[in-house]
Amino acid sequence: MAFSSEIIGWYQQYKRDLPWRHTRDPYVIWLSEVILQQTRVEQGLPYFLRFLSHYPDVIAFANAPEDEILLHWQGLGYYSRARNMHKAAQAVVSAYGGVFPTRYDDLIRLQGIGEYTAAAIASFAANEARAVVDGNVFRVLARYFGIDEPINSSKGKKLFLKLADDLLDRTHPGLYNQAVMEFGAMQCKPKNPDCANCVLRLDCRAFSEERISQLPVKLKGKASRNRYFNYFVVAAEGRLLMNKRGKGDIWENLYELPMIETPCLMGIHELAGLQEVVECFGEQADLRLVAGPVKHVLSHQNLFAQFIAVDANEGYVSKKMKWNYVFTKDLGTLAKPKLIYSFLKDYMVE
DNA sequence: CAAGCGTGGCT
DNA sequence: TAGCCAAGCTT
Repeated sequence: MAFSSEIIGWYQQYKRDLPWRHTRDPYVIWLSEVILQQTRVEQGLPYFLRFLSHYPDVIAFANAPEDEILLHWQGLGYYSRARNMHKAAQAVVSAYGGVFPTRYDDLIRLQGIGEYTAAAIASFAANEARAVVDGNVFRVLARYFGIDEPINSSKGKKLFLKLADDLLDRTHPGLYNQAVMEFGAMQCKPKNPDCANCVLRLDCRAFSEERISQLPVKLKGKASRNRYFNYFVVAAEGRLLMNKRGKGDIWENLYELPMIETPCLMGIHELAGLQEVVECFGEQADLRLVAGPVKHVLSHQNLFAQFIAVDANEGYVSKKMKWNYVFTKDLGTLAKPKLIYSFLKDYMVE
């Protein structure tokens, strides 16, 4: 009890004034929570405001085309969040008549809402007694109780979920949940936490044992792999050839330039000899490197991208490919990965 | 259930 | 610099 009252006391004094803290509308809370998954407040904030103004309610969200939602999401990353939100919004309209649910058991069934997000919405919107366990909570609990069980092991997750539920202030679940997360984000930070001025200093196991920098423990994942993307700039009559990415890889349903992936970095000459390149652009195609290789880092992949202008003879481009010409003035309407829109931004002004 | 999924800021 | 990590979810 001392734990929750200390944290709530700290929160009421030091909490940030954030727009989603002024509402109990589950739709608005859902918007903020999904946007903030694996995302910093400063990065997510403009997207939250943008989505709220474009889609003031869940019905407007559900009725929007996916391409438009992805366009507004452009640059935020983890695009499955946007696609899942669209599905969830449509489910809310069909199953709940457009009234966004607030019960954990209803929320957890919606696409893109997992244990954390369901607990957050249910506790913030309806004060349901569900403990949130996010990265902040893992860190605060691991340090305060001196737990060295890895937070990303199955055993560790179970342990922390149980502990978080035991600690939940059942008289003010919403307030308490907000408070622990804010405490983790502002006070008990991953690097250089401000232990000297911490209200939990005296009872913090990690602090007294000088283990702050070692907790929480996290198992390392697999190393990133390298990939080599060769993008082709094929222009004709004010238009540019574009490709919509499919399922089963990064950037699903986003748009990019026509691309051929190679197992290693290749020079222009080497690329020109590739059977795939010949099939796409013809024997006589003239290739010219215009940018790259550029390194683009994803969470589990290092991309090395080259951008190659193609003068295909007599406009020859294989019809087998499902690429489409897009008027350059319309490129802004397509959701593109950062790698692509930052290249195009530079390329177009030249 | 371990692996896959973006981007940006910090050390 | 290269790695870590930030209000996680899905398969």
